[in-house]
Amino acid sequence: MTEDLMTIREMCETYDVTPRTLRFYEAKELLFPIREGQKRLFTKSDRARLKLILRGKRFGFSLEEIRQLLDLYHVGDQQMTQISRTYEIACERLEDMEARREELTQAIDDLKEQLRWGEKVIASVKQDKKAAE
Amino acid sequence: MTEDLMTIREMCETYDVTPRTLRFYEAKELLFPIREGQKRLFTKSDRARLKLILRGKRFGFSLEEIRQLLDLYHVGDQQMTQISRTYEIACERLEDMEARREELTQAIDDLKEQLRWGEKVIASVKQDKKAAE
DNA sequence: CATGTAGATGACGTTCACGTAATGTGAACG
DNA sequence: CGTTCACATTACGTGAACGTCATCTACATG
Repeated sequence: MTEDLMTIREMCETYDVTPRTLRFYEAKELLFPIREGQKRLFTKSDRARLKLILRGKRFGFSLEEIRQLLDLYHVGDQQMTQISRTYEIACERLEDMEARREELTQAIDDLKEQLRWGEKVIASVKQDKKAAE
Repeated sequence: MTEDLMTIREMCETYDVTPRTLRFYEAKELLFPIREGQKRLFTKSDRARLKLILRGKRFGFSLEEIRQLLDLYHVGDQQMTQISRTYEIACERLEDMEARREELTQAIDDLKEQLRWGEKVIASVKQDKKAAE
């Protein structure tokens, strides 16, 4: 068993973050490690949340936005008042993300076209070189 | 014709940014408006670059990363030395972006599943209410 | 017991991406 | 001709997201 609990150092090595970062996320109420005396112990839930935090960051979400998203993913953690309101917000978020993917797809296509153009240029440069020899 | 040149104010309204932002981007060498006396005039190229800047930001790229990407998109603007090197970098970037899209797709699927779960909860809550009446 | 070693707690520093005055300037308008 | 715009520059301010440093505990180890 992984003991289901990890020290701050283990977390840092596993997810490649600094202790400062984990304490910062706790202060911002993104993580809720339990305390054994002074020390923090990170649960499975904390690890799931951290993965989502890091993922969110890669897509340019602010920590505050991520905190709200986390609340959506972990409704079960709290009382389920206003679930349907939460549900609506989640639907909107989903639309955001699908729009983002659309845009990203567009960007990828653009870049691919640019690359095809680049290939042609490279080819013609090689051609010129050959002709010049 | 749109005259192909836009004032800073027109740019701001078109792309919903502040003058400060455009000047900042110029200082960071992301944009290169031409000068008529003191005033900046933004070209078609500047507008294309700005669109890419705003898009990049939405995906969590830093301005410095975006600057490098812009250099890839606008090879034609400069001399074409080291085109093949540029081509390689662009290929790597493309892989980055496709990986990002994969991740985003995964996130979307996760959220969708969460939503289906939420629907079930809502349905059962409604059921409980009905039973309690 | 001295000495690490791992972690905790402030508190201040830093970088990025702009915001926000304060001040200046050239063209246009009444 | 004074004033109002629209734009410019210079410089300092700001919030987010940590980094860094000093200091303090608790525990293990030779």
